[in-house]
Amino acid sequence: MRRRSPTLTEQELEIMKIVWDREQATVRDVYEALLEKRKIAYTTVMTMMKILEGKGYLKKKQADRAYLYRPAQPRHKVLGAMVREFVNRVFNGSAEPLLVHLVEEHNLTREDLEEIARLRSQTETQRGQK
Amino acid sequence: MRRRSPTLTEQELEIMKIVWDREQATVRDVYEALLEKRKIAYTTVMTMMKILEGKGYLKKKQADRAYLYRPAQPRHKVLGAMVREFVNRVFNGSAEPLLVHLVEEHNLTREDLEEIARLRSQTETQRGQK
DNA sequence: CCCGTAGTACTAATTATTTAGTATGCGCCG
DNA sequence: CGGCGCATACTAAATAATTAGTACTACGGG
Repeated sequence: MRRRSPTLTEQELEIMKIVWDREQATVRDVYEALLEKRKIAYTTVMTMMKILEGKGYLKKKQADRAYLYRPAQPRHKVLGAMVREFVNRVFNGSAEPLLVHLVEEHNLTREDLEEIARLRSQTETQRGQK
Repeated sequence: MRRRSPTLTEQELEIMKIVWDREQATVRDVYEALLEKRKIAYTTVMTMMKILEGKGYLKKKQADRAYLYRPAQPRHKVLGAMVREFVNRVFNGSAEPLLVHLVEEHNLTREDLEEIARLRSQTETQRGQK
């Protein structure tokens, strides 16, 4: 038996990105945004958004004629969970190897890293180590 | 139509990890390694390894009775591709947000970052910027 | 020499994911 | 006030991913 994805699947994520960007959206809003990238049916978007509601990623309320959907969870939290799942699945839970890949293959400069290191220091100072 | 995964799927990756670790492995080797984690049939492993061969991740040669499989691509290269695909899919191609998540949610210390920054500096010096 | 064991090839079934069609209802415009 | 446009609910089909069964072959031991 195949396991259900513990995080957002590819198409689910595409839709969530749109809703997060707009704070709220109808099926039609999302449908039109997706149409700019590729061919898709209105009812397909509806089905996916209903699934996302069922999974607890979206919540809806009746507004005027159509449902108005909003994120049920903040982007940062959800993407954080996706990062964690990825680190677990691909790197057996350790973040350092991923970091090395990022440095080597993506255009991360030494300045980027120092910037992040500074941010990290501040956080530690504010909250007292971790 | 659903797109075929451009990288390794979850179970494919599990098998590749085992083969990478051992440099080479028979179906039985992988089967027994997987058995320690979960119930799985021998033929399931065989099917998956044949798929991996078809996708160009494994190559086999006849050895004694059974095929001996070896990685056709180095671990580092394949995981790098997975990181890239993840960054594209989840963070629209920019690595910095992922880095921020790593710092915030995983136990990366300022020292880890400085270490990586040093490594990066050396690479730049050796190869002359990128 | 026959059998059991181990291996492979071939086939197939299950589940998740993704996509979309059909039926149905409601409000509004002409 | 009747049809049209837009929305939803329900249904279903296609593809990918995962799992495993069955048939067949070769080899080595008794």
